[in-house]
Amino acid sequence: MAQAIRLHQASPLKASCHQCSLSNLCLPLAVEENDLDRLEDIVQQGRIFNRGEHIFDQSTPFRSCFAVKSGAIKTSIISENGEEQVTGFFMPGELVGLDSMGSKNYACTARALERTSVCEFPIEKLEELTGKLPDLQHHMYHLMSQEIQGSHQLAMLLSKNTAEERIAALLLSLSSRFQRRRMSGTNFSLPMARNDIANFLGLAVETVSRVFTRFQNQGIISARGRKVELLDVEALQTVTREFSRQNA
Amino acid sequence: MAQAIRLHQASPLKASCHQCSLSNLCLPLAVEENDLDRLEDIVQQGRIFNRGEHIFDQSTPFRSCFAVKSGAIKTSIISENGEEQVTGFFMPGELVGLDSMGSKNYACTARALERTSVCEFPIEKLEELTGKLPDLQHHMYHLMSQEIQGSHQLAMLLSKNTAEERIAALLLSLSSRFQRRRMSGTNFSLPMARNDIANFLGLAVETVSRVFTRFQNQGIISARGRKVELLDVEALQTVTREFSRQNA
DNA sequence: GTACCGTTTTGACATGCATCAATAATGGAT
DNA sequence: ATCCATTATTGATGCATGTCAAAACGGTAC
Repeated sequence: MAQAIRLHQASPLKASCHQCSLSNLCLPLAVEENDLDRLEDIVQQGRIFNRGEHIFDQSTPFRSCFAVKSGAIKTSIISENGEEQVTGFFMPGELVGLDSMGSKNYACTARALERTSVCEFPIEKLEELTGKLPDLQHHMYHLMSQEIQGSHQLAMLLSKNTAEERIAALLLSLSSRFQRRRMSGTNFSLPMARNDIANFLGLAVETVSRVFTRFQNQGIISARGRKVELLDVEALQTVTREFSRQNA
Repeated sequence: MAQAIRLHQASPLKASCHQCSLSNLCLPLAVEENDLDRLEDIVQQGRIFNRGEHIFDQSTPFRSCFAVKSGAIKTSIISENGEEQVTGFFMPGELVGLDSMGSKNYACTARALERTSVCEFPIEKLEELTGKLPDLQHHMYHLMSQEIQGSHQLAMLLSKNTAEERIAALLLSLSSRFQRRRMSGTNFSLPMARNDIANFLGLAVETVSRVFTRFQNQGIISARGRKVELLDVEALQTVTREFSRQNA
């Protein structure tokens, strides 16, 4: 289906990295204009997933990294005893699958939180290309180290911060990631359920809910379901004592 | 000083990756026997740090990754408000600094927990070499993704597990890492203070201490200061519901 | 050997958050 | 528009762990 489309419009899709509005967030950021064709040669465009569909599954053979074009993805790991841990939310321009690089199988499961389109980077081709383009390799290292850092920030958040601080941090993180895409940083709709937020932040759903209403009563935010408006960003930043950086 | 020694014994040190007992844990693992010389060309041997000395500091220019030869290193990040978060413990054969790859500055601070010797990999040379040796590049990706995974496991541990489970997990992790080096996995001495354990696991020092004595009363371990003996590994594994993998 | 300082242990108490339970709202399907 | 299932909210209660305080221990310098 998506395949058929791809064959159809071979030419316009071929040029897509050049004209993609997200290229300044994604892999193309790394390469020279004239190397961009090499990257486009290996990228598979236009795969679309509906809400809840798996992009890939933990412990299946690792084939590709995926860049989010639109929509949102959550990744999670399942432990032996079946407990799920949400490890990250990925917004447009962000790369999913870095935690599986160099491994035989995917280290986590990725599913679409809403209707989501992605670009696919087959891993053998990507590794081959990064061997040829030092800038691209450097950028891969950068993205991966960013993910390590984000993960450490998350660990810090989990071990040292209160429920309010954690949620404020997440809201601010999402805000800045929306802003990067030239979207409103104060008025957006959460791609994930309360449940996912709770799991990601190491809280109970009830606590997340309570903090949302508390923030609302304080006039810091206005929330109705997944629609959120940040009314007092200053106050949120005050609540969050750290965790200023983007997180994975 | 170390420099002087290096000049002195140029020849034996040059061959060190070949004969290093840790090579099966470290970077040399990735490369063919005949490529090993290339790696040895860039590695600087024999730097030694005393307990408490900084190997590198957060926010200073990122120059090198370091492999632990002997001793132990802890890494930590300092947040804006001055709080410290221990992000990892590194034992012989493990690579420190991956969270700074592709960045201008070090993302964390690394200090020696005891007298520690390291090999240094200057980053420009390392990146250059990984561009030439696909196996080495692949191994770098693997190590970095392992660190992401370890960090996610830690996040899971912090958000879903009790104090007892966290400490059991850490003890088992250390145990298996000692065993890899052909040392006793049941009788070892902790390289880090209770304080570092507490910080790493997101607990108060007092809680760590209490759990240690509780484990002791149950006959699971025997601890005296930093000397630990695991008396009942089975029991520890039962306590730990997950977190089986090595962690960073 | 002794004195000192940092580390570890132990105890008493307070609290933030999980848990259990029930109601309310939301949204997709018919 | 109505219904059902999922998701979100709100309330009451208990517990694990943090915090404060003080004592015991261990290593190091003199």
